[in-house]
Amino acid sequence: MVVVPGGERTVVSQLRRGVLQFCVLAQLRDGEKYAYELVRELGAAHGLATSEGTIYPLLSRLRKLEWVSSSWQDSETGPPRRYYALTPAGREALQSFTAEWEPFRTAVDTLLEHKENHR
Amino acid sequence: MVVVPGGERTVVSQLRRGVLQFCVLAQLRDGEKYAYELVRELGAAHGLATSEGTIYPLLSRLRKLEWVSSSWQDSETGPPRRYYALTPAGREALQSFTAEWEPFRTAVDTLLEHKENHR
DNA sequence: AACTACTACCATGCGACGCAAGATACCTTG
DNA sequence: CAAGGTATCTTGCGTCGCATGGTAGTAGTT
Repeated sequence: MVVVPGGERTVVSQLRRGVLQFCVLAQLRDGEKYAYELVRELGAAHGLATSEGTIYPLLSRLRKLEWVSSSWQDSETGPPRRYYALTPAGREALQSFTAEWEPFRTAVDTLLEHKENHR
Repeated sequence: MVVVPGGERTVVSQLRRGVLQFCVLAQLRDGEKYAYELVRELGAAHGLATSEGTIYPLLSRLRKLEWVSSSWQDSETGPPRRYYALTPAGREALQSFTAEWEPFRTAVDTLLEHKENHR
């Protein structure tokens, strides 16, 4: 099988850059979740589907930033799970991202819109 | 002076990843432009401001992909300019990006929206 | 017990891209 | 001539999403 190192180089995978971590924070907004669960949920959102090779390093970064905290809990149906929860700092980060995302998205939308303003 | 190599590591600079090249294509949609001009125009759009160290490698990639063509033209007020124009392939790429961007943006927006659906 | 499969955790290595910094050269103004 | 704006381009670097592969617990089957 042909293997392409360096990850999938699609347009959408580039779009996820920088956005994904805040999507995860948003996922944790309403309660703690574990990594596998986050991956499954993102898989349902169009354009946000990712894999464990992405999510674990990402969560490790978020822990280091202290935007999330984590706690181990046993599962009755499988191996133990590490649950992640938003910290106050994480909540702030999410809020400030949202404030940056909106004008950015609008700027891109505006540029992409085809305007027929010829004279 | 303290120098931080690796570029500015802000949230927005990560957001520009993968988007910028298509913004440039969009800028060229209505006629040819030169690099310096593109940088100035992007500087006006919130969140899309970039620098020459970004734009020249980017344009070089677009040339290699044959999404743009270029031609030198003398300026009456300064050094000669390299003008860039969209190729048919570039126009297609822009269109297909737009088709990917819209659901992506919507997915992020949906996640970021705070929904008060408790019970 | 051995096996398969699913769940769930994690680490390694890599390529792509946006950026800072700096180099070169043209033109105009003082 | 020096200074400043215009306009081109190169080099080196850090970040992050991904493919790949490894470990271990639980459950069902043979």
